[in-house]
Amino acid sequence: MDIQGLPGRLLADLGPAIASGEIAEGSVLRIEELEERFDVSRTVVREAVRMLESMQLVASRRRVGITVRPRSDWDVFNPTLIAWRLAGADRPAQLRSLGSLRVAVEPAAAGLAAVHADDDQRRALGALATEMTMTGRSGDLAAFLRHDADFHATVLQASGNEMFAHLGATVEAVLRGRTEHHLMPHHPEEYAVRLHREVAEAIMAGDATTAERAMRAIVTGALEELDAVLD
Amino acid sequence: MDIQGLPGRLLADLGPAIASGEIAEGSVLRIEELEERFDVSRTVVREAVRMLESMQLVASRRRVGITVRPRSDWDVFNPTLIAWRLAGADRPAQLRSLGSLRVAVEPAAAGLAAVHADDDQRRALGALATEMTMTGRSGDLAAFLRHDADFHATVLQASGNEMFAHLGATVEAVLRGRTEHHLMPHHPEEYAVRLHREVAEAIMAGDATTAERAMRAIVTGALEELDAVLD
DNA sequence: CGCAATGAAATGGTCATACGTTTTGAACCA
DNA sequence: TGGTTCAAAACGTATGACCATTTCATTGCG
Repeated sequence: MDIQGLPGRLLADLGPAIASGEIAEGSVLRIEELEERFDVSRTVVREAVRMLESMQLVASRRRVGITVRPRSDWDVFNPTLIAWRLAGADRPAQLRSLGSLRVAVEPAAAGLAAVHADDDQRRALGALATEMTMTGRSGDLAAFLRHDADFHATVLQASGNEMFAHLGATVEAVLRGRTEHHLMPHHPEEYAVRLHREVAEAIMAGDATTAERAMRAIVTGALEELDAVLD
Repeated sequence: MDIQGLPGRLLADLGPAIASGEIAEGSVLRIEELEERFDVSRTVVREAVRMLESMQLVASRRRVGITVRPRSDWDVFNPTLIAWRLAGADRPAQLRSLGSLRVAVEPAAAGLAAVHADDDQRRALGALATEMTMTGRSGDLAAFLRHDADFHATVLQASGNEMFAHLGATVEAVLRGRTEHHLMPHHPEEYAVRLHREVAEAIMAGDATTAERAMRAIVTGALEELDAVLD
């Protein structure tokens, strides 16, 4: 996922620093300064800056330098930026934002999936729900996470909407973060697992309303747990 | 919004060509070829390619060249890419995707706005609803569009979720496209205007449920109209 | 004293060229 | 036949020069 080469190194250093606020809005960087600081050529610095620019993190102006743009300008849907924020000081805020987004999108996606999913996808969802039941009971969090992420990604994919589908990776990042930071009960809630099963069965049956409602219960539940933990 | 300078020119040429499929998935470009074709230096080509790369439109590999990635890899939330697709052959598909996204997001945003909007925002929504009523009756489509876009942007902003807020610009692009391409009745539906008023009043009153329901009616209605027109 | 015109300095933008590095594939040899 | 070596192709990086724009200080005039 990460960009290769020297510009990638710059990016991996500057991006998180900006995303976390360590380099504040309005700060000014100069190409020459970055050349020296990272001991790379102008070419490399410029390419890295271009990438930051295309995420709307910075703007480059002659005779001024490279200025960090206000957060409100940032391209908050950029997956790379989301990853940086999830890894840094902004993690709580980012998780909340994504939580709300999930509440909005995933129920709709589940409803659409009930209509548009193909046979493979319906089968996969059924199988994943079963796996989740088993790994949930056994307490194998790593495996549970894998199946959970796959489940949601499959639903989003099956919605037939490319934009929803693309949120699969992001949702996975959220779920992984939740597990890695021990924000989950040690044994996933029986209740949540049952809801996943319900979503799967509704989608398999082509029942959009039920799929949507069950999925809404899942994601609102997740958001509530998140809010509870973040205090 | 557009990137400045020569790399911007390349981008404005290559990006839409890729987005429209004119340059197909799997196509291979070479830096040298682009240098000659656009009569610019390697530096410029590389910076433009970096930007395309950060949208996941292309991948650069040694000894191979710059290959156009499959559409499923594209960063479909990137505002620049969305603009390109709206302007090109992909317009119908992009409008449908965005329509579904609106159906998912805007009702949720309206519900949140009823809780989180500040006084200025509530006032602004009331005023905008009034404006829409008037310009809707008078048939001044340009003014109506402006107020409509502002209305939705304000709701998204007032939701307090930065990710929702960022969809304001995208929604505006959708609405503008709808007007410019004459996909709208000459006099905006009395019904739709009344729903906007209802959203505004619910948000002003702090009634999340009603705000959400009315907004859902607006966006599902818009999606149905869109589907009807796109056939 | 105030303000406009001017000019110089700072900084990003672009170019041309050279060379390093990785990857691919073909030639070659055991 | 199969593995190894080698060379060509393309991107990756570095350098140094110069251009273009913007800002700010200075100057000069009213």
